[in-house]
Amino acid sequence: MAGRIGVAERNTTSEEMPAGYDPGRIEPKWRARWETDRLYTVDDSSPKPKWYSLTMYPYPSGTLHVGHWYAFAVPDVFARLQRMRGYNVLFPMGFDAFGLPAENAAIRHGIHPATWTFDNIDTMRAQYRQMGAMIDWSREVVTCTPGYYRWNQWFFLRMLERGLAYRAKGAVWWCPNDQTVLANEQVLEGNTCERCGAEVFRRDLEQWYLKITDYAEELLRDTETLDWPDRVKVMQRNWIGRSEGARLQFALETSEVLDVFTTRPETVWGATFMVLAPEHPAVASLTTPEQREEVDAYIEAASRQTEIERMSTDEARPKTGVFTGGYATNPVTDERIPVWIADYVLMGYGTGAIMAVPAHDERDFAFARAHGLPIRVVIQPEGEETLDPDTMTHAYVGPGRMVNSGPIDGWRVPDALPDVVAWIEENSRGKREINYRLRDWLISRQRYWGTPIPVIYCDTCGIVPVPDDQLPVELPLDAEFAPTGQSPLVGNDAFRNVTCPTCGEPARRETDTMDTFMDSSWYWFRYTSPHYDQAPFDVAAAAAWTPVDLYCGGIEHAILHLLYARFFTKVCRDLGLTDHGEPFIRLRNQGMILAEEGNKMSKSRGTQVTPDELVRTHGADALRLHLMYLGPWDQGGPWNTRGITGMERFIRRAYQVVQDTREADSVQRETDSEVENLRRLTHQTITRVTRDLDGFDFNTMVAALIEFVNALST
RNA sequence: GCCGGAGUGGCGAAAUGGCAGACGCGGCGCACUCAAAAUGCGUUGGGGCAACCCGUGGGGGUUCGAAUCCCCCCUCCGGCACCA
Repeated sequence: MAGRIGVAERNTTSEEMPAGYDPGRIEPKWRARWETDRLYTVDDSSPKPKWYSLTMYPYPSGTLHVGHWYAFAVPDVFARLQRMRGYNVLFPMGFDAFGLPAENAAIRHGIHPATWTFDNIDTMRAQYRQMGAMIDWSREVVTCTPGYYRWNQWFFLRMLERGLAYRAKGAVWWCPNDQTVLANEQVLEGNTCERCGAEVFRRDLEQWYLKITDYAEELLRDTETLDWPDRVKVMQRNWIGRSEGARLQFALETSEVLDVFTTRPETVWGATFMVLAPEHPAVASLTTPEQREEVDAYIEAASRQTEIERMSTDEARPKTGVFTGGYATNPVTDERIPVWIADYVLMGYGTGAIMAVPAHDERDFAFARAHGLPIRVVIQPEGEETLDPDTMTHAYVGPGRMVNSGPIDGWRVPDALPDVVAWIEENSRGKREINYRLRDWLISRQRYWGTPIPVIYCDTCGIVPVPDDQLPVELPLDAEFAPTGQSPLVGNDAFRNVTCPTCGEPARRETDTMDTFMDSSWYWFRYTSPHYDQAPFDVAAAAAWTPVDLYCGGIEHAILHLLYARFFTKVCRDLGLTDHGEPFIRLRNQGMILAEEGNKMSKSRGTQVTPDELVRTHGADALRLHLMYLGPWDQGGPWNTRGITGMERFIRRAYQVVQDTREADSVQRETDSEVENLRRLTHQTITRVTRDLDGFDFNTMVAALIEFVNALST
């Protein structure tokens, strides 16, 4: 049993082992060999079980930095593990190539967005190849090509047929800098644009929406089945924002009816006034001539101040508002109650109107106190002093017995809540309702570099979908794309002026383009049959590969992309294109690699670290190991150039161990106990490496290998 | 304010109830060199000549035993934030 373990047999290989470790020679040699051998071209007909390992495709912004390597080279290690375990592994790559930065670069440098984009892709593709990852480049997907985006249009038309795409007028977020509307998901804290940081504001525009709210319940429920980081699931649940309650009707003296949503329907006997959002459509007709001036001034101030007020996180922000002069009737007490407007009521949630129950809601309490409105207690905490509206300093939000509430007096809440709702429904005062914070997805963009929305406006036929056989509606390359507030395609007559597909009369083409999140909402399906031209993807190929087994990417997509992708998958299922409703079984987020001084890497400040030079000086393998070794992968952290030499030393030592063994006398004897110890260590290392890789603990996995090599080389 | 996550050597970190600091960077010493770099070998939590003592944000508790579990507090990071 004497002799070196495992590696000794390699002595018989005829190939000459070079003198020292030289990554500059080894890496290009093997990359070329892998390519000629098509080692990483995935075979669809393989009998092996499949493993779909996906990493979020990059935006072609210019050149790669080490953050891109962190995102791609590390998951590549896991993909390789699965390959070694006998899986047929798909690890594809593409570019998320439509979007605003291309247009901005075009405007700044006077270069066409297409040129800028494809040049960047060429550069980045070459950089990616240095990684030595097992990417199957034959499946590359580039979303700004007609062969890809025509299927965005196809999806849009299918949704239009099913009522999942619709056009509506409403207050939408507008970015004055990017000159386009934004989805709710793209508006950040303080009402700033997700892309450029400019302050955004509301505009009334007619836009295209996708009805993601139809899937709200399912999107919420299915988070429970996902192997995703908890914080991502929590963020999605909060975003969807489900609340159970009831919808109640309050008759107005204008003979209109005002709907409110409430999570506390039992407190309706304590509703002493109502509050509408300043933008609420009923405000105009409700307002009496005497109050008109004050109301108009408040509405004006509210629309102007929204951004500033939003940013003030002051909890004790004063509850401003004005009386409209109008009255409503409380549906259970039949009392006449005043209707106010206030900016603490948001048009974007519920119905944009509330019944105010000051005794049992902190905000309503503050408002009532500020404006001298009546407070009526309807829940009395048990075993405590009787609540007195005149001396209360806070709303009472706890449990208790109903008082001053007619037929439900004495009921104990919240236990009796279901009975209260039943009473309300039986007596036709309202009905049970579940409300979501999630809004429909606004997809219209008044920009050039995106997928044209495939509809035509005809004076006689109305909105006419472009027939499938006329797809793709190609984005003309000769457009004037400088932003004007209208879609750049408005001025492109050749594009815009068409004949109606239905009646043949002159008509106008839609000139808005789609949100680029459309592109990324189904791209992983496309990788399974990237050249297929009968449908977005070959259903059989998709069935063989999807759902994605492991999806890696940044936490910044926790709600936007990941929610849209889940929505699209459910739509694909309902269209019969796939049989599952969740696209990504397992999700892992990498942390962010910061610049060496701890701030975000920035091209303009010159703190961006490019992999090319590091590959030249230390080799791709040392760089990959170093990225794995920086710390826990989901944590990220500041880049550290010095540490890479340690990984280089490690590789050299490993290389030396193998070389020494080759050169040593194959019958070199060692004591049985030494061999025994090495064998034990070998198996312990296998166990550690396997466990750590499965847990995505790449840093400790590398440590185990270093210890092993250290033991072998002493 | 609410919901998460974290706090350990000079630095990145490891250890999830059983010898704290594995592994790496950096430092120090030695070898090689005229010399330096690179490389290799050794050493490296703090204090002490030593035996030994101290040490995982702070305070308390559970336990034979706590970085790890429980309670209170402090700090940092992330998310949400007038959601009716």
